[in-house]
Amino acid sequence: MKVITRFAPSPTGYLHVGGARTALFSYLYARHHGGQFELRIEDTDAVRSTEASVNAIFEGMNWLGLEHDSEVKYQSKNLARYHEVIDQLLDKKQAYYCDCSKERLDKIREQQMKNGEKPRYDGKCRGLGLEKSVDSIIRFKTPQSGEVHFKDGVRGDITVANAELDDLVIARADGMPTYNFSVVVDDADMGITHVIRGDDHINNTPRQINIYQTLGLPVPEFAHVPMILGDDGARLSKRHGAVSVMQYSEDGYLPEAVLNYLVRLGWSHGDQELFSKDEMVQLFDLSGVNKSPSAFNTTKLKWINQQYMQQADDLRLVGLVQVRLQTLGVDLPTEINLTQVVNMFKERAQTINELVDMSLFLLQPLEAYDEKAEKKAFKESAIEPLKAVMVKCEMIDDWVNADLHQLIADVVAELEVGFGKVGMPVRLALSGQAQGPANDEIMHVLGQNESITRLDLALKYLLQKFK
RNA sequence: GUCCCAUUCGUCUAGUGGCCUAGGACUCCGCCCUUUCACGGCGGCAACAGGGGUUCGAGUCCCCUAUGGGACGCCA
Repeated sequence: MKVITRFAPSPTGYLHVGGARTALFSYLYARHHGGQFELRIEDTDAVRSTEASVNAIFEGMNWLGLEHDSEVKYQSKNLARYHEVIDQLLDKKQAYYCDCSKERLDKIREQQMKNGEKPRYDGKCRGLGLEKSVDSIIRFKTPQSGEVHFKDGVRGDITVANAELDDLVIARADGMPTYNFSVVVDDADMGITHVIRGDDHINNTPRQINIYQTLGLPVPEFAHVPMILGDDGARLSKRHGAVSVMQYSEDGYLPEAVLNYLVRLGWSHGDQELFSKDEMVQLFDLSGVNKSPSAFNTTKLKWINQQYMQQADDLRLVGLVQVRLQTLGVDLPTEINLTQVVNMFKERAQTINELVDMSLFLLQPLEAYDEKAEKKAFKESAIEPLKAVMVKCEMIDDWVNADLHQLIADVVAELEVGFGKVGMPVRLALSGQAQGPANDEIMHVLGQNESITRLDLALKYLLQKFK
């Protein structure tokens, strides 16, 4: 049997990391079994669904590379089909009109809670044989006895007594079908064989199975993956910072790193931490999925991102850096070679944005020297080494091929001082910072003119200071 | 309140009855490499929620308790 899975978000916001991970698992399961992965937009709630959200979901899926196989299905465009099935149910007396007011419903719920019962519809209209009226809704006749059992792909056996369930609403007063009903019709119509979704749906599953069975439809396999918690162990929400997948794009993460982080959240394959997408497809299995929720840890995501940045193609990183520079409004000096810059920082930075921040001192004029570093490195004794390095720099004809490391070493030898006595002031003069890449690398990136300019500037600054 | 579910280092996790004096990864700390920082290498700290069973033997199976989560909508 061909495996067909789907991701079925409701377009009420951006694609968040929890949804993305569910989509990823669903995607991997399908690909692993050589099946299909589909996308369905659950927009039966006309009030909350927006087109912007639909686009945000596409954008996120696209960025992560979770491509679906068939055309996207919209529930809002499938209304006729739902009504067809609802009529079928009505004809067979497996569903009925109900005109109970919301006030009455609220009242019985309240009363039931007070009595220590599980709040549910009392079935008042079930046997009344009511006709359709202006504000009547349609309820599904849930079996009143027996139990529903299913074997969840990650949770194992789950059994719920039908007595715990009630007659759920399948069509609203305005005729719109509700989630628990439309999801069954669509999953069946689309031939979905494996429903992989968030475990907030676990309690809905028995209701849905009842609908499948009443309709005489084959029941798919279910797998409910646990949700994702924030760093603090609470349910992931906006206050945890980035929960939107695209926010990670803006923050300078690589999509394959986010994917890798997500797949390891709740799933593992022995001790392996890093997975290419192909490896994920090859190794993913529901049996490796954990039952308990996991907390999202940005620190580890950053580490993974760094691993991928170290491996990434330089040209690609250059492209991303350019985009970032553009959004920051930084103009690139013509003499700067971005590939060199990327090479210099790709092992130091954990994100593209960090890389750009770190390299800004190369791309823009120095505005100030780091205060602490200045106290340590810009002493009067720094004047001589700086001058010596500058003089040597001025004498170089072929800067690109010059051994600048040797140049500094020569100064160290000539002045008979420790490497730090020369290296630290030079670094500060060139970068304004106490730490960073090697001085010779910085000078190569900066070019001869700019290097000398910065050394000269520092020298003048020091001469002024110790006049 | 009722029902469903979960619980291994701070976090992500390995573990499917003996290989577990519980392994890996992130973080943190130390050492090495190094003109600084980072990368890298080596080492260290740190966990089976608690209590009862079952068994020759339990992190692994069962029960109870605690804690956490989810569901109980004319939301999905």
